[in-house]
Amino acid sequence: MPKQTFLNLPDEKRQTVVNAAIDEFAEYGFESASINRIVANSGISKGSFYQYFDDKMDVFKYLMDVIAQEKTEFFKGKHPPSPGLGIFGYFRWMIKTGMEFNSTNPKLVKAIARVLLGEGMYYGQIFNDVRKKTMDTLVTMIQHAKQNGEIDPSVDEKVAATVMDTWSNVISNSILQEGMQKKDIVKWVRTPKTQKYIDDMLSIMEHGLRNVKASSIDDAGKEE
Amino acid sequence: MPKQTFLNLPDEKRQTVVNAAIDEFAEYGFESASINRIVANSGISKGSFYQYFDDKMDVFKYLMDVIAQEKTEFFKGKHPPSPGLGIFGYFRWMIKTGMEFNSTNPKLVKAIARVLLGEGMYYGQIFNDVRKKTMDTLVTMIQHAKQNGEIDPSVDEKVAATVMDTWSNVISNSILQEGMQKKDIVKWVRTPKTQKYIDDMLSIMEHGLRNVKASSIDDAGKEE
DNA sequence: TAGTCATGTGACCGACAAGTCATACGACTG
DNA sequence: CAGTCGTATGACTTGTCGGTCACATGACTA
Repeated sequence: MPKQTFLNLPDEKRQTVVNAAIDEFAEYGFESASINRIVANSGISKGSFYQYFDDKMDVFKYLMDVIAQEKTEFFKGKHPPSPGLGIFGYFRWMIKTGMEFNSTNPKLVKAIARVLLGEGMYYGQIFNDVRKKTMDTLVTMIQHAKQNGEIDPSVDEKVAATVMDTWSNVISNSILQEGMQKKDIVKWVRTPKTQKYIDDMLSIMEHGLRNVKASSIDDAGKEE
Repeated sequence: MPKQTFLNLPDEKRQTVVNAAIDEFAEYGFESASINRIVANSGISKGSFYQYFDDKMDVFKYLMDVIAQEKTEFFKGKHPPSPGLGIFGYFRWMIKTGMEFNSTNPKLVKAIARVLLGEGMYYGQIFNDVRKKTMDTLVTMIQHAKQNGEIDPSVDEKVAATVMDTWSNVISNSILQEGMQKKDIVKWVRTPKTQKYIDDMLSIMEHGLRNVKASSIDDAGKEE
């Protein structure tokens, strides 16, 4: 947690520091991020930094808190689709709304994602909690969907959750990666082409790659 | 490329250096890997290291060469399944045979994967070639599979290739991650449970998550 | 024997890292 | 006025990094 000193700061200065930290993590990841560069780019002194935060991890955790809070705020103003759409409709809504959110602060999202999905995998406990939480949510969703007959009851719930989580990350990342090079990322995300890409990916997740119409004949009994 | 000096080394010494490098990359990734630690752990002097390799990237590229060569060698001794099994059968065989290979040198595979899938994403050109090559292979496979009516012709080929590549990585990684904690990884990979996990994942890739039998009724026309 | 050449060595260099601390400044307080 | 409290500062310590280089060793050669 950042110390009180930091929270007392005038908004503008605080934001400058936060922005410098975001830039640093987005560019270098966690391990290679340099506090020296952060203080240089935000125009504060080294001593001040250590009066604001304990260490590098402390700033990063603060950024995670910020994004979590902003996300909650953002999703509050949105209404989920009618429950009749089921898990796939809900998931699609989540991804698309999530992308709208990501567009509002793409660099921060990219920074967090880079650390969590990259180095985070090898950092043990610290980041695992986040991962576990989303996995648990997904498993619950899947259990409901199974009861509604929406998801094949024979697929393992944990496996399905992994699939959905992976999917979500792959989509977000690729969209963010490309979108950050556009002038107006919000507009670009809303583009029919981008929306179609999301739909295509989710459709594959839902129905698979196989061509059901043509393959049902020569398939039977052939696979091991 | 490592210099001749390194290739002239007695096998045992050379292997010691290679092993130290593998351990280092597997544990710390590329950016944070330390040449100082590598030389300390392999019992050679700093000067010797720089008589063997140009720099850190040079060692790493050498490891990539080693693994590429070993993999080619390994796959030479295996026969692919009959072409009648189609792309999904072939892909499954590839994954499973790949996992057999991975088990023969898990740490090296893990080290390479960690760098390629982690930092590699942000390193530009250098590692992109590898990625592009596998993507091209996949796209070609998919084009064939479309002609055979195996893959839904409406799905974008690039999207499908991304899906298969992602899948392959997710499966390999999760299996390797868990398998490395077992006493006998080769035996564990051949376990019915592990094999079932692979089959389950690939089956979802092929058929999707949706329960086709139950959902066809209440679905029609509801989705946006 | 003297010379040469491939190989090995680790002290040393400059760069940069994280983190500390004596000092300074200004606002408020008694 | 003196005192003190929150905040700001950057030189400094300690440590690691990648990389270099003058020198050592030992085998082979003329």
